[in-house]
Parts: sequence; C-alpha cells; structure tokens
Amino acid sequence: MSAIYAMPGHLIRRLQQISASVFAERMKAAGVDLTSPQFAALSVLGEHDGIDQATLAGMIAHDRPTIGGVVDRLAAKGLVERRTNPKDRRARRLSLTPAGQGLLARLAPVVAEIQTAILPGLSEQERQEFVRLAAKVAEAGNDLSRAPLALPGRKARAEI
Amino acid sequence: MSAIYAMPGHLIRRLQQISASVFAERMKAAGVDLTSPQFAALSVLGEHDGIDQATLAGMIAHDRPTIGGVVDRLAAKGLVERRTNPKDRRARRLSLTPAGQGLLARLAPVVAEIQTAILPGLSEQERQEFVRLAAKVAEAGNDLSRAPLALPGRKARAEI
DNA sequence: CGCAATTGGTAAGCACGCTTATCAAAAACG
DNA sequence: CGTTTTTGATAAGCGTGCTTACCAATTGCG
Repeated sequence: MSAIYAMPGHLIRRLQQISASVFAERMKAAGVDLTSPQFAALSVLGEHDGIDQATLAGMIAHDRPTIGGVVDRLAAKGLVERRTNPKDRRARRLSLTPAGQGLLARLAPVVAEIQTAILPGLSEQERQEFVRLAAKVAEAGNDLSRAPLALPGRKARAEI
Repeated sequence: MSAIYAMPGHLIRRLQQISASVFAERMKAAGVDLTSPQFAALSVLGEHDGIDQATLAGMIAHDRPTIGGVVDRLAAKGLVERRTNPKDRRARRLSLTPAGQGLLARLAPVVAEIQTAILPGLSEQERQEFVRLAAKVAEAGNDLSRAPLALPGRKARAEI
C-alpha cells in the first residue's frame, strides 16, 4: 500500500471527486444541465441580486477569470443577465432571469438530497462532525487559498 | 448568508482549493515544479515499478486520459520512462528515472509537512478524526466516483 | 485638479478531470 | 479456430481553476 492513501490531501481530492460525480449524476437525473460551480453562482445570485462579477467571485471563493467563464455559460443558457452598471462602467451587474429563478426553485429539493448523498458511509452524527471540522478548516485556511472567500461588507451590500 | 456555505459539497471544494494552494506553495518554496497529481503518480511508481498507465490510473483513482497527460508531463521533465511492454503491445510500462527516484526521496519530508499544513485550525485529535471520516467516505463512495480507486489484485501484481 | 494606485473585466495559456470516440491488441467464448 | 468482447492508449472537446498580462474606469492622495 502506498503512503498516499492516508494523506489528507489525497483524501480531500477523492471526496471532491465523489462529490462532483454525485452532483453531476443527480442533476442529470433531474434533467438539468448545470455543474456545481454554476449552481453555486445561481444560488448566490438568488439571494444577492445585482452584485457584480468580482463580488460574486468573492462570495463563492473563486478568482475573477473563472467566474467570468461560469457566468458566460449561465448567460448562454438564459439563466443570468449581465448589465453594465451605469454608476461604475467597469462592472457587470448580474441578475437571474425568470428562467434562472424558476430553475433555482425547482432545484432546492434536489440539492438538499445531494448533500447527504455526498457523504456516504457516515452516520448522521458523523456527517455533522465532518461538516463541523470541514467548516473549521475552510475558515482557518481561507487566506491560504488562492481565491479566498470574501463576503462584501455592510456598506457594499447597502450600495446594491 | 447563502445556504451554500454549510453544504458539504461546497466545503469539500474549499478544502480541495486550500489543499492545492498549500501543495503548490510548498513545492515552489522547495524549488520543485510538480503538481499534486504528478507527485501522486511519482509516489505510486516509486513503489510499483513497471506498472502500465491504466494500472497507475486505477491506483490513484483517475481516468486513463487524465493519467496520460500527467505521465506526458512527467516524461517531459525526465522523471518517468515509458516503455512498450513486449508481452502486451498495447501497454506502456512506466518506471522512474534516476532523476525521478532522487526527486521522490528529496520530497518525502516536504510532503510529510504538507499533510498537517493542509488541515489548519484543527487540533491533532481533530485532524485524526477528520482523516478517519474522510477515509470512510472515500471508501464508501468509491463506486460513486467516475474514476474509482482500483488496486490491482495479487495476480496482476505478481505479473509485474 | 492631476497623477498614481487600485479595481472590474477579459484574454491567453496551462494543468487537471472528465466525456465520447477510435484504434489496436489481447482475452474470452463457442 | 474464428468471432465477439474487453482492454490500453490516445484524440478531441468541454468546464473548471488557476496564472500573468492588459485595458479601462474609478478611487485616493498630494
């Protein structure tokens, strides 16, 4: 047995792989063509209408170029609209189209189910413990990641 | 606060992001140009000389096309050699070059350090618990992933 | 006010990580 | 023995996720 199998780095990659597979499979079963970053973007936009791409990137912990591509594809599917902000002509304000809102509502139960399917083999208690530990690492390690989570401050939120 | 922040799927992605960043940064600090899948491949090859690409893919839980690219890059760096297996002319037998062996040995302490740095904010006990739970999920969910871990059977190992 | 530094967005490029498809070779089968 | 099935590798294509670099717009500061 190679040493890598007990390494957290390898295990995390495997979990990400399992998580992505489960997500893709369930979405396909629901007849929806959406990847998990696309869903994350949709979900945040559902709660924060009108934010720009850089803010969205910060809220789902991605870099700007990656989010640009994700939004491209969401826009191509007619789920998201991009409008130039007249107050800041660099920025693109994003909002869900009616189709995007409808899809998001329809997906709520599907995504809820996915969250338990993602952690197979664990008891309910273990699952909670896993989430607790993972959240702790995500918070402590936020600044170590290349694209840290950046929630907008109160002022920025008010300006939307 | 959006609902996504408590979802295991999102947390796992964040952990993977942190893990990849830490790995990249430490490798760079060590003056080594190697990504984490490249290291995983190198590590398995160090213990299983002469396996073919499909076997390697199974042992690090990747699909064959991905491993093909990883091996391409390792070969380009002069760390791995690819030879056609005369007994099965479809297969490419892989082995480390002396440079590959040397690098692998040099990296052992670096990689050991990385494993604790990957899980910041946890006590030693919590880290062990995290690894235990993650390993449990990885095992239970193996068949859910698109590229399950596939360790060669005793017979296949003997044939190498 | 005017210039410097910052910020939003995108382009180009690279490495995964997966899909489907294709080819050649080997194995399994009747 | 021949045919079908499986298997190893690769090609092409798509979607992240990141880097550096660049432009344009805005902000901060003297």
